[in-house]
Amino acid sequence: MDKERALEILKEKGYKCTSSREAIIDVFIKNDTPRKANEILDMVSRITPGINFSTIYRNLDLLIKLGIVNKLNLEDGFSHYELSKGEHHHHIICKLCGSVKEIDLCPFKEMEKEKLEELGFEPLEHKFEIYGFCSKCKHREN
Amino acid sequence: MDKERALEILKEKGYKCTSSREAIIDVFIKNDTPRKANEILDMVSRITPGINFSTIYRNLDLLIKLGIVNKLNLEDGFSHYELSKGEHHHHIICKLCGSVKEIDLCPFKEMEKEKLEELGFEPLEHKFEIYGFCSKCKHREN
DNA sequence: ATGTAAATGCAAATGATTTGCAATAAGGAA
DNA sequence: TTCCTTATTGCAAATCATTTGCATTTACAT
Repeated sequence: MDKERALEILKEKGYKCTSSREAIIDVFIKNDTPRKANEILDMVSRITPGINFSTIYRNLDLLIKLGIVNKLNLEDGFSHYELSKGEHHHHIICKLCGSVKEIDLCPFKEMEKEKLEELGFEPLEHKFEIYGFCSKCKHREN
Repeated sequence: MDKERALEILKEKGYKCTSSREAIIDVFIKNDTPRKANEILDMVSRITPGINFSTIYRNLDLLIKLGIVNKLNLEDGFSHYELSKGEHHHHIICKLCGSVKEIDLCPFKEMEKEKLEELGFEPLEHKFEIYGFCSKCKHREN
């Protein structure tokens, strides 16, 4: 998802391309890693000073609804937001520094799905999160 | 995890076997599906009337720390708590009724882990959640 | 039975997120 | 460009799950 496409989607659906929205999208473009709402506020504030939390949240909700952004609920209890990628992916999360990285492997396709069928469950989406130590943190023992 | 084992762990680690703790464990034993804190309060209240939310939360945290209970952060934004099972498992979550069921298949062991190695990431735990329609909900279109 | 520390209840604090409402800005029409 | 309409924003207050401080109570070892 690039900026042009994001703005195009907004326009298509009848939403205005406001400076806040553009700033939020810019911040996502510059950040390849999922961010919390307060981090997004901080970064957007540098572009659009005075922007309010309610604007951030309202626009994040909108961008999620439009499929431009998606939201992760990680173990830390916060919502993390990232730009939607074309490619399906999952995440590895460091238990020490909290960093979140994408991995483009997906275990769902390799998985034996008979159990879901037995239960009559119709899968639509799935999340796979791996928690552990990232390369920077795995040698410091604390 | 059965009740005797849970109480044993409490004792071993020097925590008291209070009536609240016993009631919370009882509720978990009777419920094979993950529950939210307010549901746990409701159910425990029937056994121990007057029990307070802070007692629920404090004890859930303790039981988590002792490995008796574990906590899921699902897409609905709430924490869900379940009794720790010996067997490793994951969850299927219905997007309509919100029901959560365990599945005992794990895609991690089948997964090619080279990408994690490339990134120098040391995996410790992982979560796999499948969202979709459960057998009861998949035929009602709303 | 008693003493002591741990556990609980209560009420207030916290912190992320949401909402109502009045002021402002985007973007189409004149 | 200017004007108009409606969506969007800022602000402050409300929500709602969860946490915390403190005085009281309880578990359980002596």
